[in-house]
Amino acid sequence: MTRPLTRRPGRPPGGQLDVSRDAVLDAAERVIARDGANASIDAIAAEAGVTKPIVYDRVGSRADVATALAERLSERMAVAARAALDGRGFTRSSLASFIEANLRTVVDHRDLFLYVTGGTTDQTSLGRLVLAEQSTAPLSLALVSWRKRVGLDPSVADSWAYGMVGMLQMASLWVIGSTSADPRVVADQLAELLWFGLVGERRPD
Amino acid sequence: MTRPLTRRPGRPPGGQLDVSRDAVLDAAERVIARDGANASIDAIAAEAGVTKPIVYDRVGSRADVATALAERLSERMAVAARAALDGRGFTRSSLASFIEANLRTVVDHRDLFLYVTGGTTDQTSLGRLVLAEQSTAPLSLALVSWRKRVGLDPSVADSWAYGMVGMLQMASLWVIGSTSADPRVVADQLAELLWFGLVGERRPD
DNA sequence: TCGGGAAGTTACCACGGGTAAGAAAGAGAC
DNA sequence: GTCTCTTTCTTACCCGTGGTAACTTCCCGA
Repeated sequence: MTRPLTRRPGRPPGGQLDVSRDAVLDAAERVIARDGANASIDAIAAEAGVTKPIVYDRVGSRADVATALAERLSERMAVAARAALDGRGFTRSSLASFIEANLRTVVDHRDLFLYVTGGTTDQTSLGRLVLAEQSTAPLSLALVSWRKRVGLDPSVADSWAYGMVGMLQMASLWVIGSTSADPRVVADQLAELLWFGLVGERRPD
Repeated sequence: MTRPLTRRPGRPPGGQLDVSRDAVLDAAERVIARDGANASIDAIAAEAGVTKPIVYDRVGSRADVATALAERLSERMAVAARAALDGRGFTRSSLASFIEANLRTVVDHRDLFLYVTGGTTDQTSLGRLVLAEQSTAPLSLALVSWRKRVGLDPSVADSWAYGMVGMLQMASLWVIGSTSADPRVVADQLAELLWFGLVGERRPD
């Protein structure tokens, strides 16, 4: 809303509008961070200083916006996870750090996470699976190569990847909504479960 | 839509309308099963043979409808799980049966699951957490009593319960949307992960 | 100088959740 | 038996949101 209120229709002067796809997505993130997960396309357009059809031209439908933001969020989660691991091997401790990094990233982008995972009913499954598959695909690959290396059946990779991502998403949702759930503790406990299993004996890594 | 098309306003003759809350919810389930997860309140009302305000009187808002249906679905999942376990002890095999029963119940109620988990953005977290907490609460209790019995720290119960439920929900979503994912196989693989952990050695139960 | 395409804006439509206002039926009072 | 008041339901509406059509202006090239 930086523009004058009274405008006449038609193409405005000044050459092509300097609003890129990324600028629209930046605006979307700002609106979501400021006003919460129920952000409308109108609000995003206003924040970007453009009108609604521009958003549709630069990004696409609301589902496309959510998908693009899901890509951003999952990329950020991957970056945080890599930083947390920092070349450490695959141990129980590094697994906990990985989970904690993911949880903290979601906490830091609370409403973005809710926007991305909480699509309209139309494409609900799609909305959640987009964020999921951004994470499951590399995770599945990593699982396959690791299982092959240690001589175990790699066919479990897909199930495990989806399962672990689902576990992370639900834990994120819980941590977001609960005051008593501490990301560090939750991450440690989930790592315990994933590493040793329900009945596995605890042993130092 | 069993009623005549031309009606005049006002209270219709014949005493109080014989439409219970459960009847409305039954209608909602029929509409969802027939037309998919994007079912409107109008459609539900029409299916129940009433008008929209009746739905609001008997059940409540759309979020309330979703919550009520989530209770039904989780109850059905619990029944299926109990039947699958059938008094067996807590073993890897029974865990796989438990998971498979859950997956099959979701597959059998595909659109109901999507309707329940895919609330409007407003109350998204709530929508998913409702179904989740119906399952996490008893699961958490079971985990606490079991961990105490075998002399392990019971404080992990909440994290584990949310994690496992999230794992189940994501796996359900995946199984629903994928043609290649077989509930039996997926359940077995997830049980493997939960029972032995990522690095646990496989051993017969 | 003058089309014609490019680029945006306004205005609109459809639809869904939710509610207010009003109309008929029924129950009770006199 | 009639009159009024309450209950119970319907119609009709409001509002916000996603998505698009129509139209208006600018600019570039002939």
